[in-house]
Amino acid sequence: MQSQSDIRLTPQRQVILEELAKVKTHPTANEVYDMVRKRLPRIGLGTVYRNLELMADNGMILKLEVGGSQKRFDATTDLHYHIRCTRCGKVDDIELGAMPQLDQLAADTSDYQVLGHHIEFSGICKTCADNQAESATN
Amino acid sequence: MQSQSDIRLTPQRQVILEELAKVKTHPTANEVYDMVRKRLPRIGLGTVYRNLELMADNGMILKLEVGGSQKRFDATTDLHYHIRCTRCGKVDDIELGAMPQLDQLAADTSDYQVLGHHIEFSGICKTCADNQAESATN
DNA sequence: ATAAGAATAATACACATTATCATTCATTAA
DNA sequence: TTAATGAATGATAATGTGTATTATTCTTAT
Ligand SMILES: [Mn+2]
Ligand SMILES: [Mn+2]
Ligand SMILES: [Zn+2]
Ligand SMILES: [Zn+2]
Repeated sequence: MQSQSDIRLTPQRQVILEELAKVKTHPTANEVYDMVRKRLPRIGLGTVYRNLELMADNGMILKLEVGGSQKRFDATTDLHYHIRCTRCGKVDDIELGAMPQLDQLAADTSDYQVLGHHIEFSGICKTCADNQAESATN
Repeated sequence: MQSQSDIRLTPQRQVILEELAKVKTHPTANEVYDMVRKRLPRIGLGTVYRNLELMADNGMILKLEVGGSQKRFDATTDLHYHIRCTRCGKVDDIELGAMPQLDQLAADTSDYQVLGHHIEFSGICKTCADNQAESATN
């Protein structure tokens, strides 16, 4: 028996999922495309977009709408938070305990039906900070 | 005496700032353009984009990179949080006390130089919820 | 094997944002 | 006051991310 939201695991979808699960970098759709193309050279970019969107709708992966101009994807679906480097755009996980109770607080103080939340920190990553220090001493 | 980051308050910039301060709706650049055009019909869309970006860089306003395809702007620069309706895209403030101490926690658990954070809740706004209830009873 | 439906790949399209550049405006120094 | 300089603007072109379209290919059920 299959629930209505189960999707067929086509070869394309399988590879997209596997490649996404391999990395911790929160790649963009284009980056996933590049990763997947090494295994499926004939896959279309539209297929990658379409299926990332579909899997996100099904809760199989996370679509991160963080700062910057591109959406990013995450195979880890547990509630967790992110930090984005304002220099290079890199996104990393932040090992902070999740605070699901925030949703209730938000519901209490608004007339929205609250569905969830996300915390995005911003900062300078180690690499960019080091690069800056280096060029300052030149 | 002017600090280096002070910018000249051209008529265009003044009107953009005033119109943005008038609303609580977190308008997109295009929406700001429409508001401003009523007072300055000859202003260019590029000028609006350029100056919203500039003012955000100077800390005079906030650029909200929330979910959805367009960036939004906010004349209120105090640390506060937002909720976005996943149906209609509307963005409202959430009256939750700010938690600046989160930045320190994030700094402790990462090698980033943490600059700040933002919390974005998602949910269904009153209007969209009512519309849904209405069409369900048809 | 055949038919029906789902998914794919190629391509065209939409649209938000940025870049370019000639013109206009503001500021400064003769 | 005027001339020179640099900054800002407005018009327009260009870029890039993401979506829509559609003919073809693949699955599944009969
Ligand atoms: Mn993550
Ligand atoms: Mn706000
Ligand atoms: Zn970085
Ligand atoms: Zn709504």
